[in-house]
Amino acid sequence: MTGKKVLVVDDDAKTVELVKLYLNRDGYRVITAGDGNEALRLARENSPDLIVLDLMLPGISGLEICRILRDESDVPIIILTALTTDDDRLKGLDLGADDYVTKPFSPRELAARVRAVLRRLPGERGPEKIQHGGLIVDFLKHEAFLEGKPLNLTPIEFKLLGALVKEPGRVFSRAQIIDKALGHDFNGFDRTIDVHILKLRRKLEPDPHHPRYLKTVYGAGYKLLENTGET
Amino acid sequence: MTGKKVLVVDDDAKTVELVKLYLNRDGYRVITAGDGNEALRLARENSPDLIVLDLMLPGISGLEICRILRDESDVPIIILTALTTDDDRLKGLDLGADDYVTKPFSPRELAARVRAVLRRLPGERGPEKIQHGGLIVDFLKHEAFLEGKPLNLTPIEFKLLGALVKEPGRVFSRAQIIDKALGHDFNGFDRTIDVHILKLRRKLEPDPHHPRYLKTVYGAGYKLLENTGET
DNA sequence: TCTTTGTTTTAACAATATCTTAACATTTAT
DNA sequence: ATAAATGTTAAGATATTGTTAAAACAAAGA
Repeated sequence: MTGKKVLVVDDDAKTVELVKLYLNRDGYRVITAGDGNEALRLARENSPDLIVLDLMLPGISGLEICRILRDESDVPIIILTALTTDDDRLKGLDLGADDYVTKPFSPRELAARVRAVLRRLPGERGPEKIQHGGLIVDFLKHEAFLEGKPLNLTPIEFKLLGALVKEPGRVFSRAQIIDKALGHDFNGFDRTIDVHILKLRRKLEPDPHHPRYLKTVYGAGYKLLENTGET
Repeated sequence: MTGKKVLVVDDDAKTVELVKLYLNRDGYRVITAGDGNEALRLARENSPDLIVLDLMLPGISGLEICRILRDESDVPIIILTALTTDDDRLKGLDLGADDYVTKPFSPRELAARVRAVLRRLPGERGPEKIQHGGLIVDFLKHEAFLEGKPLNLTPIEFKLLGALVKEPGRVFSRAQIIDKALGHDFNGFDRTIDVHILKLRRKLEPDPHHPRYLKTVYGAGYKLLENTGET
């Protein structure tokens, strides 16, 4: 399931269930929290892709949570609030919320906003093309070349090579590779990386058994050689 | 400071401050106006690189200002509006606005749109006609041709092809296609794009099962091939 | 207004492509 | 030599995309 993870925070169980129902229907994975502390804990443990946050919470206030979360990550936040004065709205947006919905709300509308925010945010940054020796990785075109010849990479192979080529010479542990290339929501086995490396080598090494680009560092991980020249 | 100059026009001081805060954070120099006359004056005196313009203004209306500014220069304009009927939105874009954001809005999103508009700035207003290999897309006449033969495209198909042909070779995710071709108020499913792609292929590919123009990039999205040549 | 017509969206299923895992083989360091 | 780490293989599990048809929607004309 490709579904993004959404954390829904509200002290009213009925509201939570309703929202969950609609978001599930849209293919999102939903985790829920009923108070501020739980919300913070779940946010930290699960690194959701988006948070729907009620402002009126027992314990820590929603605004406070919003502020804390904003400090810790860039996760998009949609505020749920019964308060309707401009003041409160702006306070929320000022704290970095991405949208807000006032109670009483239509779950359909909330679902639409969730979709909209998730669609918009994955934004820019990072170079769009890297050349390293005879290797070219073009992120915009989603193509990679070696000595002018196109490499036919699968999504993961592409991401993996992309991560390595951003810091040639640096050794990446399997865990780091998973982090940089596959994202936090990957939950698989370390050694899966080995297989992807193997496949990559087959595609870009002249002699896969004696890698010239993609070196193994025994006990540490893998690296892309910085000096692209000969042995 | 290399920062581009942005003029923000809104009668609500809080909104102005909020926007200013976010734009400053992005390294832009921000000047502000609270009504239409001031906006026109500042625009003429400071020739900003971009204008964020609220439609609801005391004095001259935002639409009127948009029209006047458009007559006087090519400065990009992003419209801020609480109006949500299609009519008003289209009126704005008709007058030459480059993008619009509906209130209530997320300052983060606005900032992102400012970046987006300024990024494609040197590329001005976009050509009114693009030829790419045997493909011609005429935005003025709203017509497209392949090898001289007219393609009978529906509105969405036309927009979709138009978005792709502006950057041949570049891969667009479904979300990006939605943003570029359908507008950010589209509230539909990602996979709707697949169907439009399918229909497009049927109209412009000699053999839709082996696309020569409209390629799928597994796990990433779709692209228009840059080299339009033979097999 | 009510049809009619064409378009867009969605849901379901089929066809592919890719990923993960587990098992076993090989290499490396000590 | 042996234990630990990495290489390799291949099959089952997952994910992604292609395709179809019907429902929802919108535009245009009677």
